[in-house]
Amino acid sequence: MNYLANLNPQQQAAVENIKGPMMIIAGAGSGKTRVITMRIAHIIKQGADPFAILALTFTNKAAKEMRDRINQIIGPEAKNIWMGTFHSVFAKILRIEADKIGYPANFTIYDTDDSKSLLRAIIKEQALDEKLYNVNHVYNRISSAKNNLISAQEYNDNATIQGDDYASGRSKIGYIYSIYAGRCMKAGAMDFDDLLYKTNILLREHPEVLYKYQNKFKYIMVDEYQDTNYAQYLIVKKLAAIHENICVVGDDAQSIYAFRGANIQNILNFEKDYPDLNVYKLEQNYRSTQNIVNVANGIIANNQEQLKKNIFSEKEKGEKITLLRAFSDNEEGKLVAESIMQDKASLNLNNSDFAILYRTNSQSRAMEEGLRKLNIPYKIYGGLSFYQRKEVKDLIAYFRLAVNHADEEAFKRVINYPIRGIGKTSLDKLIIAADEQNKTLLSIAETASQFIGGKSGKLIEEFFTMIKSFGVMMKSENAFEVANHIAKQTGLLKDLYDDKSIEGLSRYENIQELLNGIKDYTENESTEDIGLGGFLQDVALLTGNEAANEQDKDTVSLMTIHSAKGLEFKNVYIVGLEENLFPSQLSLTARTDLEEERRLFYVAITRAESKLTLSFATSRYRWGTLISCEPSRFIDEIDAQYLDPKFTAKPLKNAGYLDHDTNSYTKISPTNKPIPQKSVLAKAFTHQVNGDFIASDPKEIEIGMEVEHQKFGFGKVLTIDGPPSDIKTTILFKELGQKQLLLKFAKLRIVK
DNA sequence: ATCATTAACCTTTTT
DNA sequence: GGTTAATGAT
Repeated sequence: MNYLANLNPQQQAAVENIKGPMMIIAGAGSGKTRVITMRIAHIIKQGADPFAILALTFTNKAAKEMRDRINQIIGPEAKNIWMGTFHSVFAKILRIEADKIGYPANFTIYDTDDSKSLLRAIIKEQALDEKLYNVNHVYNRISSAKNNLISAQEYNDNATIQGDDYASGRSKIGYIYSIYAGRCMKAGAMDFDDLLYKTNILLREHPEVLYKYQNKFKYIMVDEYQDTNYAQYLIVKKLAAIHENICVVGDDAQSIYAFRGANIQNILNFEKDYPDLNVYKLEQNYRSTQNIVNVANGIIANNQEQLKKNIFSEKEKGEKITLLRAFSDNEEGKLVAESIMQDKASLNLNNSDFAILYRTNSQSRAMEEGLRKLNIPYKIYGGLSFYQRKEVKDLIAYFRLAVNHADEEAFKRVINYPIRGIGKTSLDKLIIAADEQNKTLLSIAETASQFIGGKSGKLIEEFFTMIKSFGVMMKSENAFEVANHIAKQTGLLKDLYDDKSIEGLSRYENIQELLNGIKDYTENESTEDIGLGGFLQDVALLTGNEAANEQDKDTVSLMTIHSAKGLEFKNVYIVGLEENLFPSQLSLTARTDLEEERRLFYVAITRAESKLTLSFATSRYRWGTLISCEPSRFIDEIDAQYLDPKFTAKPLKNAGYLDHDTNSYTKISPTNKPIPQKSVLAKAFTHQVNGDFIASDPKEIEIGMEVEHQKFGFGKVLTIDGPPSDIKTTILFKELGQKQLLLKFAKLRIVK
């Protein structure tokens, strides 16, 4: 097949130039993946060894898709390309070179939950204020330090960092960082950031290792380069230093991971590192209609920092953008579902042609309800993935402990699950003893009877023996045999089997699914290491989002905008376009953050092929309470000529409010004083009763109860007093504050 | 030690 | 609103 035939001149030039540093600025929908895959195929056809090609992506999904496509062009040799996410490729290299940085080759990878749990334990052990030393805050500080290659030592020695922590009253973060790093080391564990950080250390401290990989990787490609952080940038730069056959692909307009340390300057400044750089711009959008592309261009023009480019579409003008207005989050779900129903019928589309995109995962609920009521099948992507489910993590923790006896977080997770009578007190004793003797938790458990009397001590020793036996079994049996044995022997399988609730059943099924997955793993001929250790290495960096084995089902897709990056759909709904939600409240204080939100909106818009619908609600439940919302500033940034006028006749921002009783829109004349925020809130607040409202017996109502009132919503009973015939109650309503009511007329429903 | 009830936090986004 | 950690009862 002539793989160069269907490329436009810019694409073809980018594919055929395989030498020297180059950058491809690939606008949304410009055929980026095609160019990358063709280019790799081309490099191989020109005689390069697949083992000498390093291709880095951001998601497992992108890596898999690329490998499949290359496979179609050049055949099975494709599997020899070093291709994967930054994290998975460098985890692989770190395992090979582990001894050089003092780690075992079978090191554990701590996920975010493990890291935070360890931090929480350290903060507690150090008797620090858990509110002040908020785990998320501490985690983020350490994470960004690692992303910028700052060790614990350097963190503590750095005056600026110390000044910042001191100013925020958290001067001990550096100390926590040191302990955390030490504990990870002792547990033979690396967190996500370590995979990049330690790779840098490895390449810095061991020139011979650097040299080896510099020579090995004759061609390097990096996808989504705009999302790389400093640690990633430096790895790539070092590895490319000899051959300088480096090709980075990205789109500054789609940089949406700065919150994770991504540095957009990496792409904006790439030219400075490689003065003889060749730049290719892919500016033709093959995905979307002109209207959609024009709207996207208009939006992104509001950002200050960007590389110049002119994205255009030669497809038809297409439909204008529809704007839906709802008075609540639930109505928004309903409107979106109805709209999908209509378009499906009138445009003869499948469910899978539709996607609903939102800013935060919590918005999916209202959408789900709307779809369910109309019997539209849907699938949620992201959120809790398979590997994040409790039961799956529990079993995997046993695997981890069997493979790496030092793994502290895995030990804590399973020492008393299923319940075997080893409680908090015993665990605390173990932790103290392990710390004093500088041993791992499991090795302390071997002789637990020495300092824990009675039954507990014995039980802990039994636990040790069991884990040890798993370790022995692993040496001779394959992953499935061991995993199956562990699931049974630990009692985990039985514990779930005995739970006959619906959730219990699904948990049991999930474990079966995990075991089946391991069976597949051992039977797959391309698997190099069919032991449990090998399986764990593969599974540690899977997020589950790429487990799209149900692709054949015809469902509407629901996901966050972040996880929609790289995907495309015929009809796209972007919901929740409200101030403080999208753009997020947290982005409103800094220009750079707001610009990132705008790029996120840009990404969302450019997912659509033929029809784009935006929606917002004027009130929505957030943290369980109703708040009133203002339409997003991003809506104002859309040129009116691209909006469907029949949906936009009503005035938007600051121009009035929706009356919930009549569902009519009230305009505030300029001469009127603007309604203060509070009264808008009060006006906007009408309580929506869920289902039939049946008031509880007044006699059952007691102080402290949470009750629901048909109009005033939810509240807490503060007082009940007065003569028996005329009992009065004071209730603190969440929205409306304190109100006094006559108990016998109040019609209150007990919530709990 | 374990279960049940209560308080607190939460909401960005992911490898 | 929902989950998860801390308290209290058995």
